[in-house]
Amino acid sequence: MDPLEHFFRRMAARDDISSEEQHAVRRAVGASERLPPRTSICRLGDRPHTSTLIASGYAARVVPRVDGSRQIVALHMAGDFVDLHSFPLKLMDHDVETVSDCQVVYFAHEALRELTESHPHLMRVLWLLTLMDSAIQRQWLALMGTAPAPERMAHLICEQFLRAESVGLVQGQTFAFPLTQQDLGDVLGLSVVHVNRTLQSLRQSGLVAWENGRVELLDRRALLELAQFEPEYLHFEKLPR
Amino acid sequence: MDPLEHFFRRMAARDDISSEEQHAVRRAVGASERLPPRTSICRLGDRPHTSTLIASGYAARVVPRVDGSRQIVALHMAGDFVDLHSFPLKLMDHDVETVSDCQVVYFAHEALRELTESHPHLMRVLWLLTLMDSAIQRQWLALMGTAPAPERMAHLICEQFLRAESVGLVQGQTFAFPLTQQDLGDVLGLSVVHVNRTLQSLRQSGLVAWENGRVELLDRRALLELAQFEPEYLHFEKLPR
DNA sequence: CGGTTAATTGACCCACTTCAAGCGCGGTGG
DNA sequence: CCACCGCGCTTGAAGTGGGTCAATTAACCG
Repeated sequence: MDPLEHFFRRMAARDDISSEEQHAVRRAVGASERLPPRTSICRLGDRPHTSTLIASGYAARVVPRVDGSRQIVALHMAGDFVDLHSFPLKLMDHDVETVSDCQVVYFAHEALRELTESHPHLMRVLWLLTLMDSAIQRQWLALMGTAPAPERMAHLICEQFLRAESVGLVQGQTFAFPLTQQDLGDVLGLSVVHVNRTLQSLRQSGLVAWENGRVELLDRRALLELAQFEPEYLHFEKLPR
Repeated sequence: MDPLEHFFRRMAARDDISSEEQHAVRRAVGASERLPPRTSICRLGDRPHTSTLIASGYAARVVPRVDGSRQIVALHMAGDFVDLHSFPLKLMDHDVETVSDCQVVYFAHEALRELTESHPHLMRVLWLLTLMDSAIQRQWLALMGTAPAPERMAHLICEQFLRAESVGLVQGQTFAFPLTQQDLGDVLGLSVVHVNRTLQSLRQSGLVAWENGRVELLDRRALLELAQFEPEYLHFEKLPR
C-alpha cells in the first residue's frame, strides 16, 4: 500500500501537484517504520534531522508541563506530517508521540532542503501544510478560551471527522478515533472525569456513538450546530499557492 | 526611521541574512501607512493580496465567536508580520486589528512569490517566522489548558518582555504594552474582573508595575519562576535555516 | 486468575464567572 | 471654565462549571 496516498490526497485538495513534483517527493522519501502505540517520535529539545509523515494511525503533539500535566496541541492522522515544522525551526519545542499503532515514513531535512531549492511551488505547499496546523491551533485556542466543555468536545469531533473524510478515512458516518478519555482531556483542557460526563451527555442526546476507538456521528447537523462549527479554517480549497 | 529595522533584527537573531537578501526584501516593500488604534487590518473571510509588517505599535489576531466573545490568538509588535500566513493560506480564518497606533508596511503577495522563486533561503526564513508564531500559539494553548490565571498572566508578561527585548524595544526593565484589561482577558481566556484581580495580586506581590500602557518587571526572577517560564519555544538561536 | 489500564460514578470544593455599582480621568462642547 | 460623557479600572456579592478525591466496574491479557 502506498504510504504517501493520504499525503498526496491532502495536498491535492489544496492545489495541483504536478507529476514531476510527486516524483520529486518520492525521491525524497527515506526510511519507513511501524511504531506501536505510545512511542515517542521526538522530544522537546531534540534537533531532528528528519521529518515524519504518518502513513496510517494517530499521533499527538504534546507540550509537557513541569507539574506533570500535558497539553495535546495537535492530533495527526494518515497523510499528516507530525513535525515538518522542525525543518525550519531546527529545535523541537514539544514532544511528538504515537497514539495508536502507526506506520510512518521519514524525510531527511537535507532532502527537504534540496526540494526547497529546486521546487519553490512544492515548498510553498509544504509551508501551507504547516500553516494549516497553525490554523487548527488557533481554533483550539479560541475554543479553550471561550467555549464550555460540550461545545469543545463537539467541535473536536466535527473537526477530526471532516479532516478524516477529506483524505478518505471515513466509512459511512463512522471513523477511527483511538484516543482514550485521558487523551481527550489533554486535548480539551478538561479532567478525565469531566470528559467522561461530557461524552455521556453527547451520547444521551443521541449526537454520537463512541465505542472501541470508533466514533459515529448519529446526528451530524445537531453536532455541527452544538459546536458552532465553521469549516473555513480547515482550508479545503484548491487554489494556486 | 527605517521601517524594517526591527524586522531585520528579528531575522538576524535566527540566521544570517546576506545583504543581497536584505536588498531583495527592500525591493519587495510596497506602501506604508499609519493606522490608529482599533483599526481592522484584515478580516475573517478576506483574501488579501498583501501581507502586513508592523514598523511600530501593537496589533492582535482575533478569532471572533458567534456569541460575540473574542479570542486573541496572537499579539504582534514592531518587526512582526501580522498576516504573512495569508500568503500561502490565501483565505483569512480570523481578524487582524491594531491595538495601539501602528506604522505598517505592506508586501504584495506577488512580490513575495517572486522572492520564493529567486531566494529559497530567504523564504525558509519567512517560513520560520510563521512557525515561530505557531510555537507561541502552542504555548498559549498549553497554558490555557493547564495553568491558573496568575501563571498565565506572568507567562504572557515574560514572553512579551523577552520578545520586545530581542528587537530592542525594552528600556531598563520596562516596555510598552498598550493592552486594556479587556484585551488581556481576550488573550488569557479570563473575564475582565478576574484579569483585574490577578493583576492586583501580581502588583501586591511586588512582581510588576503596570501603568499608562507600560509594564515594569520589578522582580524578574520571581516572575519567571511563577510563570514556569522556559524560553526555548521563542527560538532565539542563530542557525543555518 | 491476578494485574493493569480505561471507563464510570458520587460527593465535595473552589477558581473563575456574572451581575451590579462606583470611580477616575481625559476629552469635548456649550 | 466647567459640566458632562464615556471608557477603562476597581470592588463586592453571589452563583456555577468543572476540578479533585476516592472508590467501583469493565475489559483485556499474559
